[in-house]
Amino acid sequence: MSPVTNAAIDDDLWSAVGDPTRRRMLDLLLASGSGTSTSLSEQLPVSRQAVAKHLAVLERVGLTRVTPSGRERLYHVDEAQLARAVAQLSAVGEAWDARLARIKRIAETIQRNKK
Amino acid sequence: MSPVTNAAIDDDLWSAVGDPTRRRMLDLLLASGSGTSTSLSEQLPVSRQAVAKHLAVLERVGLTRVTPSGRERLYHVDEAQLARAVAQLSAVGEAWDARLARIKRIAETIQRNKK
DNA sequence: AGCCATGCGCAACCATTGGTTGCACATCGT
DNA sequence: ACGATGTGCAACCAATGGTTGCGCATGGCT
Repeated sequence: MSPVTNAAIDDDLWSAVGDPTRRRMLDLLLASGSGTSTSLSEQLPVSRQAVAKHLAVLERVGLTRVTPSGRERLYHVDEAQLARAVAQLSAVGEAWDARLARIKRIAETIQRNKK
Repeated sequence: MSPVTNAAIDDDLWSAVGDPTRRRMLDLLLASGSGTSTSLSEQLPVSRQAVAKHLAVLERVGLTRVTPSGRERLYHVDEAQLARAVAQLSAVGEAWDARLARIKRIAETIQRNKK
């Protein structure tokens, strides 16, 4: 079954979602449907510029898309891509779970054998 | 249900597991049971010192523990803590899934109403 | 016993990244 | 027309993931 993690393939998605600030931004965007760098920064402990950089990262990996509207730039989550990211997380989690289960099973076998 | 992610509480665990090299190190440790900075670096594209730093990070958050044996320092995964980390990942994934499902449901409702 | 090889830690250094502040520019509302 | 608001750009800073080089301790082999 190939290496446990999907290796280099989606490190970009992982590292995008790996940052706590970006995770919270995604939460906020999911909760309110959309937001701008300014509106998000008001709900976060970081500056508008920091938020803007994060939005650039999220956009680069396709997790968000932007709709310029007047002088505002309205961001919203790309649901399909987020679903993909969730799948990645699940995959890694399940792989580790499987490893842990296997280890446990082996440990029990040893236990049994040395009876 | 509190904010979607578990907020600041376990950012440490997340960021430990967020690094691709560290994820692969965990994979390797799970696969072979244990390893040293040297043995791991041989199976990774980074130097022994880089691996050593990562091991320090993993040890700090409790994901690995170390057993000095002669001149070697043998690391192995702390299964309980890794299970905790997996739970974190699942939690975030499930929360996002729920959000996405809710969005979809709302979208369908709107669709239905404007019949 | 003595010696060389092996495994590790420490320090200096570099690039990237997440954060800041300050400023310039565009757009919207009165 | 003008001020307030929303963005973008640039300079700068600290932390982090990476490197190389060196010194030290321990273990195995003659």
